[in-house]
Amino acid sequence: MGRAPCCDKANVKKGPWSPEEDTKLKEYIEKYGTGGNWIALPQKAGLKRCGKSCRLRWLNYLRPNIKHGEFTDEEDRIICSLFATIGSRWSIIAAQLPGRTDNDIKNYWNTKLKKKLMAMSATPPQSQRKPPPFPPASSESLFSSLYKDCTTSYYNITTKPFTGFEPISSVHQSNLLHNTSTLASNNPSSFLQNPESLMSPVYYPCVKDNFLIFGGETSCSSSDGSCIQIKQEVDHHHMGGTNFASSGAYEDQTYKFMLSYGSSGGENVNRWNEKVNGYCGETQLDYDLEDVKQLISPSSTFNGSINTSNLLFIDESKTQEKVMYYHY
DNA sequence: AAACGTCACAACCGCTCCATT
DNA sequence: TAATGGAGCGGTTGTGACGTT
Repeated sequence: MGRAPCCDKANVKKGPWSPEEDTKLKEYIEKYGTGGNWIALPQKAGLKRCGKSCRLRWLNYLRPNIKHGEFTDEEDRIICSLFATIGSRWSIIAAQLPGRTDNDIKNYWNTKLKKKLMAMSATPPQSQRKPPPFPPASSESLFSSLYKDCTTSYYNITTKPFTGFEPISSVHQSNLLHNTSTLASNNPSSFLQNPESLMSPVYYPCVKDNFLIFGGETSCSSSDGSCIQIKQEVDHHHMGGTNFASSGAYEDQTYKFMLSYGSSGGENVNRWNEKVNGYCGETQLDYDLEDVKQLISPSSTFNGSINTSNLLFIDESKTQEKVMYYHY
């Protein structure tokens, strides 16, 4: 059974808002508030608009303290850092930039910032550019640099409940030297400023049934399906029995990545599967995010050197926001 | 000056999440 | 426990402004 439409599409106005409509909406909300019900609001306010449209108009344009105009360098930096960290979670990124809306940031990223970053560096020679993605940048892209950049022999993985972010400035950097997992979960952007602070306990991925399992079974409650399992199917023909993580030779490896998340009843809610080197080709790879990560990484180069920056991963669950961060 | 292309931004669409019943 | 519906989110599209030929 399909969902009922949120409004009568035939009787709602679409397209740009007129000044009169803006005034009506603004005055109504300032007088009565939204009442927590956007669907009913347009009728009460005398607007022939969909409730969702009203909400968007208010949040992105009419709301007080909305900042329009040029983004500052500092804002650029924050956006880039967070994008490389959490991907296109525009609402979360917007939460770090007072006065900016997610839509604003999204547009700014797509139209300007991405190009600006790309322009900062020439495209490297193909042979040096990047290893096969791990996992595919096109899906849950954050994980990809885990593989790309990982040339040391271990990962550190912890999971913590994700409760939200604090303003960057509110976290004293010295605190990052302690209790890093808590801080990272509260404020992933903060530890970007101090990546060295995350050098602490090491958890080795366990190898089981030809899969590297990050996080391990002990940290993952399979019964509630709330965990992420990142599995690397090890191709022993290509790996030659060497430690996967310690190998810097990507080109000849054949691997398959599987993300299983929220599995319930044998069916994954979210998942990506990837094979490379012509084995599968299910996923069209997109390297844009990888390029961006390279560009904004303070230690990065395009010449194949080891990148020791830290990465933070947030799982796709919004019911149990978790932060998984890896450093190596 | 007109035609065409590109860019930036506002708005829409469709999906997921989650509270309520 | 399942169904329902509103809120919120991210991706995409539409359109006007601007630049180039």
